[in-house]
Amino acid sequence: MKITINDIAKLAGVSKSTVSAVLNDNPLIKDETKSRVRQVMEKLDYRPNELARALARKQTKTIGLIIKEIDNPYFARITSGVYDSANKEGYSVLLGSSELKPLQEQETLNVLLSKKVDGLIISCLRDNGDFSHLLELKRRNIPFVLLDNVEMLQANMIDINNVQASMEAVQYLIKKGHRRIAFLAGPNYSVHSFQRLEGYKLAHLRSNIPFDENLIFATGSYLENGIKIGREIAQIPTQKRPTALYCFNDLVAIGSIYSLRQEGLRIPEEIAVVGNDDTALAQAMFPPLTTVHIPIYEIGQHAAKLLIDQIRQKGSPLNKKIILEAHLVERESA
Amino acid sequence: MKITINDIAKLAGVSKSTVSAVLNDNPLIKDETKSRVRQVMEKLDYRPNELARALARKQTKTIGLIIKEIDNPYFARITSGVYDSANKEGYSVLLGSSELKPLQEQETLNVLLSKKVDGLIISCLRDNGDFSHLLELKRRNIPFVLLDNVEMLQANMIDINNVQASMEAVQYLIKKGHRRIAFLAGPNYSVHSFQRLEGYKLAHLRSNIPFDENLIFATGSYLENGIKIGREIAQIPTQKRPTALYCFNDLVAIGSIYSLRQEGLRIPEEIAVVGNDDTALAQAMFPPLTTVHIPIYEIGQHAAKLLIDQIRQKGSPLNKKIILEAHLVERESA
DNA sequence: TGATTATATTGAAACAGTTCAATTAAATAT
DNA sequence: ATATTTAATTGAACTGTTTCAATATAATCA
Repeated sequence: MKITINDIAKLAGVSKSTVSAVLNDNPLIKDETKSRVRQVMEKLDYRPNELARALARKQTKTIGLIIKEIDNPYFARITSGVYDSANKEGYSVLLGSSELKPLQEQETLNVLLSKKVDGLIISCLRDNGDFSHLLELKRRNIPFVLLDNVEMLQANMIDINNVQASMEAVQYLIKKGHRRIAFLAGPNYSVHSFQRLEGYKLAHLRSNIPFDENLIFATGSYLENGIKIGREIAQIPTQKRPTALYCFNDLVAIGSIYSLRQEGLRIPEEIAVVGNDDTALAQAMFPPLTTVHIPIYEIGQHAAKLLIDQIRQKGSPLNKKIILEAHLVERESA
Repeated sequence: MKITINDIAKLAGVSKSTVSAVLNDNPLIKDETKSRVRQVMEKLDYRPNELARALARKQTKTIGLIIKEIDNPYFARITSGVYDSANKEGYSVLLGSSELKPLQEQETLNVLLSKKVDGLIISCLRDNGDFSHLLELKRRNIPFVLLDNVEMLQANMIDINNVQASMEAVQYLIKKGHRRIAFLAGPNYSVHSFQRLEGYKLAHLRSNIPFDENLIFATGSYLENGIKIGREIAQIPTQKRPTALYCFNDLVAIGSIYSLRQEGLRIPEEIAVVGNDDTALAQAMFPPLTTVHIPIYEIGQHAAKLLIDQIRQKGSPLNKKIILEAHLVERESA
C-alpha cells in the first residue's frame, strides 16, 4: 500500500524521471506539469522514501554525534546545540555514546558509519594515544569534527582554551592564599581532565608551589563520584587536608560540597570549591558555585555548523580549529 | 573506491547472492564457501551498506525518539535509558525534539518517518486534544510507544501513576499543616503538568480545602522559570503568600528555592517546596529537595523494550500500558 | 517551409543490497 | 549405472529513488 514514485508517474501520465524532477523542483520541468504531478502527490499523500533517495544520491542528510555520556548535563547541552544547528540546515542527528569506554566508542562509530551518516561530531576518548579509528576517518575522507583537542591529529575541532582557563582558576585559588589545592580528576580517557591537570600544574609552577602527587584524586564525572570523594576528604586531618578543591566538572564539585557540608565543613571558609562547565544549576547551588564557564551550547552549534560546511565543501578536508573562550566566574563557593 | 558485494563476489568466485547469504549467515551455505568469502571480505575491509540493506529489507534497525527538550535532565535520562536498551537490541536512535512546540513535534515526526525509522518513542504534547498525527501512525500501522498517557488513544505507553503521586505529595503538605499551597505549573501542552494539577486538585478536594485559582502559577520547565516565580512569590505579603510550593519539576523547585532564599525566606520553615522527577541533583541541593521520585531511566528502558517487541511482532499492534511507580521522597525542603 | 535552437520529457542504468524460484552438484537409494 | 533425494549456488527481479544521454516537442530564424 506504500505509494511510490511509480504510482505518481502512472497516475499523472508522466515518466518516473519527471516525477523525480518535480520532487527536486527541477526548473526544466514545465510549471503546468509540475502542478499536475504535485496534485497527484497531494491526492495520494505521497512521501518520498529518503532511504532510496539517500542510496541514489549518496547522502543521508544525517550526521552522527558521538558523546561520552548521555545522562550528563554537559553533553545534554552539547547535543542541544548540535541538534538545533543541524536541524536548521536540514540534517538529522543519529545518536551515539561511548559511555566512557574506548571500545564502545569504536563500535558506535562503526554502526554510525555503516548507516552512512554524512559526517560525524565526536567527543573522543584519549586511549593511550590510539586514534587509529579517527585516522581511518581521515583516510576514508569522511568529514568529522572533534570536540576535544587531539594535537597529534590534523582535523576539524571545536575546543576551549582549557589549559589556560584551568590555570587561571587555580591561580585564583592561589591568590586567595590556598597552598594545598586538590585536583579532582575526571574519568580516565578524558582529554579535558588531562588538560585541566596541565593547567593545574602550570599554575603551581608559575607560583613556585611544589606539585604534590597526593593532591590529585582520581574520581569520575558523576555526582556520586563527588559525594564519595568529599566524604573521604572530610576525613583527612585538618592540617593535611586540602583547603581548596579544583574539580573536573560541576557535578563532582556539587557532590563534594554536599558531603563536605554534611561532615560539618563550611564552604568556602574551611574548604573552597571550584567547578568546571557552569552548567545551568551551578548558580542556584548553595553556596552558588564558583566555576569555569564554558560556552557549551555554542560548542555544539559551531561543531554542527563546521561539519555541515565541510560536508558541503566536499573534497577539501578543511582543517579548522575553533577555540572558544572559557573563563572563571566567581560566585561564592571559593 | 567503495567495496560492494559485487567486488567480493567477483574476487571470491561466487555469485552476489552467495555473498549476501554469507553476510546473513545463511545455514544453507557450505562452511568452506563461507570462510572463503569471509576471507575476501576481511581482506578488502568490506562493510555492508546498511542503507541498501534497509531499502531491500524494509527495516532500518533504527528507532526515532521524540522528546520535549534535549537540554533537560529529565529527558537526558530518558534518552539514556532508551539508548542503552535499543543499543543492546541492535537498534540505533535517531534523535528528535519538539522543544515544546506542537508544530515542531509534527515536523520532527515527519522527518523521522521519511527516514524510515522502524518505530517511534514519543513524549508528545497535549495540543488541544489534537492527536491526529498519532492517529495517523496507528492507521499506517507504524509501531510507537508514548511516554505520556493519552487516554483517548489506544496505544502502547509507558507512564507513571502521576495523578496519584501528585495527590499524595500535596496531601503530605496538607498534613504538615499547609493551607495555601501553590502549584507551579509546567509548560503549556505538558501532559504531566496537567495530570499533576489534577492530583493537586484531588488532594484539596479530599481534604475539603477550597481550590483557589490564584494559587496556580504558570511557569515552565527551566531553572529560570523557577527563579523568576520564586522572586515574585517572595514579594507577596506574608499573610497572603503560599506557605508551600508544589512544583512541576525539580528545576523549577530548585530555581524557586534559590530566589526565595535570596529574598531571605527560610526553606522549609517559611516556605516548603516539593519538586518532581528526583533528578540526580535533587539530593545534593540545600536543603536537600523533597520531591516525587520518578524512575526515569526505567521509563526509557521499558519504552525501547516495548517498542522493539512490537516491531518484532509485526502486525499485531499490541496495546500495552506499563505504569511505573512514582512516589514522594521526603528530604528537607518540605 | 525547412533547418536550427531551445525547452521538456523519457528510458535505461545505477545506487547496494535481498529474495526466492530455478538450476546445478553431491549424496543416497534402487 | 540410473533414478531420487538432499544440499549448495545462482540469476533475475525487486527495493524506491537519481542521473543523464537521448529523444520528442515547441519556438525561433532564415
